[in-house]
Amino acid sequence: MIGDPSGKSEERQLLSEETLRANVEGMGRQMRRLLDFDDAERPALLVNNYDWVGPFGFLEFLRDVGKHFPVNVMLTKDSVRSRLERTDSGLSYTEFSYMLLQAYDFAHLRRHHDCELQVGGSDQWGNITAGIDLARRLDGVQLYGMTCPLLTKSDGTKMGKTESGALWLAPERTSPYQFYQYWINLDDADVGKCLRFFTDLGREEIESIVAEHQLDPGRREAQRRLASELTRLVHGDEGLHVARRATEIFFGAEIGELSDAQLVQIFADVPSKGMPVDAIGGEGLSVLDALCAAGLAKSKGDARRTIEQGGGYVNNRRIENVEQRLTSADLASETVMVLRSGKKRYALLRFGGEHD
RNA sequence: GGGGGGUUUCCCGAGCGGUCAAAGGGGUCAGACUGUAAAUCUGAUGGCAGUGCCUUCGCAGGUUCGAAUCCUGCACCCCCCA
Repeated sequence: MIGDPSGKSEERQLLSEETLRANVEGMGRQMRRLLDFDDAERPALLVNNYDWVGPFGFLEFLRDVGKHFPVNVMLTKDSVRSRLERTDSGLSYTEFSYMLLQAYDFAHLRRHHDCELQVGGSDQWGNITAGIDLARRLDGVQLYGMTCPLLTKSDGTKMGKTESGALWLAPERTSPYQFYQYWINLDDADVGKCLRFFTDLGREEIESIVAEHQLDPGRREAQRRLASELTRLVHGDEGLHVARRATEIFFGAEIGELSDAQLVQIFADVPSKGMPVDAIGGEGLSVLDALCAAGLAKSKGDARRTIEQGGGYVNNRRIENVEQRLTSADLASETVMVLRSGKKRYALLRFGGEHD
């Protein structure tokens, strides 16, 4: 409900209690893939600090926790200072206090769960050390922190930003295919770093992958390996399988000799849309409408522009004419048509069956 | 409470009352080159229709033949003083 001021250039938006509950549950679902919550000895634990901070009275908090925080120290923390130095945005007391909450959380977790190490991105350094200080003052114990550098791409921009938004772990937001494609497309310069950061591969193996990649970067073996490892980690073998199959269909052999059986399997994983079958009967469907419906264009004007510049494709054949209409002759398989914008943005249109 | 500054199209940021759908940059999209890479170059970038129409410049009114540009009120943000 209260956010960390670090990194943000503006006061962050506060979320409602329900939204947060939902977010916490969502995180739990994703963490379950990566951590073992059922281990008999030391199961992973997901806790919500609302459970202990929520009931904490304001006065008690000020008395028991707040008094241990010298304001002059707080002011020197990067997260605070950077915000105060900006002239176009301020820092509310709420955000300023965030550090106290996170620090207290650490102390609380130590008391109740013997938690002694807090890890996080390097932007959390200030908050983590605040927690270490607090626990020492409060309980006389020594806690530890560990941070890792924030991951940025070689061009300085943040990782995980794709053309069409952010990269999500949740399959509903970023399908395994899209997730896989993100890593396949990664800059050469960033592959090694990502292999080290995100995979469990050993150092020698990574080094040999990178070395081989440098010999023949065009094969993008490093990217393939990275994409495979990560897709399996996040979406499991099944997700990886679908992602690969979709990739093979689109970037592999000719499109045209496909069957519904092949396409329908990947249908849900690729941006797609179902349409009534009579859309391609008679006159046929305008290519402009088709691109819009498939989500490859924001508007008809956008679709027109794409096609006029040579970026529109049906079944991997360039659309030459904006006036062109699509009929059943343009289907790639029994019911599915493969549309593409640019070199690598694919979408499917399925005719008949359910539509939306 | 007092004083000052601000709110422009995805973002930043220009913008003489008409020639402003609005400079410039970023981003994004597309093309060329390649390797589904980077860099570079080119084009595009409100909507619908193709030399026209419609909706945009915090919100609501007003002045004007005509406003993003002037006036009034409101909202929000920032800074300084108390």
